[in-house]
Amino acid sequence: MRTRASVLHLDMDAFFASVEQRDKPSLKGRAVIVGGTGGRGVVSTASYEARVFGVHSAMSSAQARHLAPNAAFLSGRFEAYRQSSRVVMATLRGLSPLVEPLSLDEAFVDLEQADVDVADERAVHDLAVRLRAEIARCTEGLSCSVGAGSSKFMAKVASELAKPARGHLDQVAVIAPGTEEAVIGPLPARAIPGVGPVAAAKLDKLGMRTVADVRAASPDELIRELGQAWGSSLVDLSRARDDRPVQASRQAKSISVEDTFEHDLTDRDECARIVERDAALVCARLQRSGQFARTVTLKAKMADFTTWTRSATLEGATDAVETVRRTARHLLEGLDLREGVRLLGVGVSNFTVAAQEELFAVDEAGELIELPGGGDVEEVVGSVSGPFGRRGSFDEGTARRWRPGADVEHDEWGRGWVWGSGHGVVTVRFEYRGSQIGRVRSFKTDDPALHPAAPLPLAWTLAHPTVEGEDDESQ
DNA sequence: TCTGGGGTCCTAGGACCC
DNA sequence: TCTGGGGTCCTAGGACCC
Repeated sequence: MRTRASVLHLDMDAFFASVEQRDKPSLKGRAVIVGGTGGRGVVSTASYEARVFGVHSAMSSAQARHLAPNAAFLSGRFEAYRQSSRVVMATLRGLSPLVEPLSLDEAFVDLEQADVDVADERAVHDLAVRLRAEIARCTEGLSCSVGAGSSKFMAKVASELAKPARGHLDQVAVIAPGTEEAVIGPLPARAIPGVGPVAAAKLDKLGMRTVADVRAASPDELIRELGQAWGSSLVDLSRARDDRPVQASRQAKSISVEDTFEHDLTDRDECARIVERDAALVCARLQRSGQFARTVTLKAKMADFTTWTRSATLEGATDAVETVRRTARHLLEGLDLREGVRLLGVGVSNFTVAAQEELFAVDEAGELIELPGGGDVEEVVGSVSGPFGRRGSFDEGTARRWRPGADVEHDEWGRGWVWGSGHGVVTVRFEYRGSQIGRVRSFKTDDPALHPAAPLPLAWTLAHPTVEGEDDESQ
């Protein structure tokens, strides 16, 4: 284990909600909830103003609405989040070449290769303070918490301690090497990476609630209760022994698309259409990634919440829609629909960089030609409705185009965002990042003067155009 | 107020081969 | 005729993470 504060962890504060507040002046200081807005949606991120009401991520949106009825509920603008994330990651790469993104809003940085004396705790602290200022500047106002310590575990604990309302006024925390065990001892066992609800419940049954309790337990007991691999790593982590290296982002190992329906499905033809559409969506992403997959997986979540998966591994790797679609449909035949499915999804994995020869033939001239069944994804059709409003009079096309929070542009009124829509009407607030709080106006959903728009670019983004293919596929 | 979507990793069992 | 052990690949399910 390192004896210096050489790992840094950065965590954006209420990331999605903060991007919305930044880009929508009327939402500054207000409760904002980003997540699924349908009947079966869950909260992705709640702003700090919304957290006051007890709203938190992973909670059902229905419950969040109950707790904070006056909050703004937005369905999310991932293009805007990716844009700000790119700026954050680029800033981190300016610190050190070794950056490990964990998601759009979190990353580890190896400071051993940074221009800072990692033996000097104060110097690391000051670097983190400057980093926060730089990120606020180039994201045009987003804030983050930064932690540093002698391992990934410690850096992450530190950034958690640095969160607003935890006492560190500058939102930076460095866990001094040598103090690790004392710092983590009082934390709940859930603070240990890999301890989730199930493991925490098991530990609780054994009378272990804090990290110190786990540390005091006999290794034999932990291994007996949690298995060999798990038990022993738990012993190490509870003693703050963690030598996991910071690793640059790795290649994705699977690609999948899934959706949850407003009502459980029992109709096989309807399921087949959804599976075919998902297969096409997955293939489009697979083709964009330049990879080929050998394994196709169909996933279903049943009405009772149990998951069912079936997979098939092909002789050769493919990125052909027809192959993936046929395989997924075949797997669907094994699914019992009688009790109803709430979710269906298609995934591909087992990647190779080249297709297998059986998919190709060589013509007389020696040229490689693709056999029937290959080919690009044709237009991903809208004949099948998405996860929302598959029954009743709800217009799914309208819901997709005018989702709450979406960027729009009106020929006469300019740039704004969708405040809400329904019954053939869409309401727009005409404001944008840096503008005054805007006015609200309503239009018919088919008003030809109203168009979906791309997020307003950041100054940084304009100065650093994206290189083709540089964008990762995460989240 | 019922519980998303995108992933990763681990385990356990069976088939198959040497 | 009965009996091994190890390694690899595949499948299904589940915990966990953000």
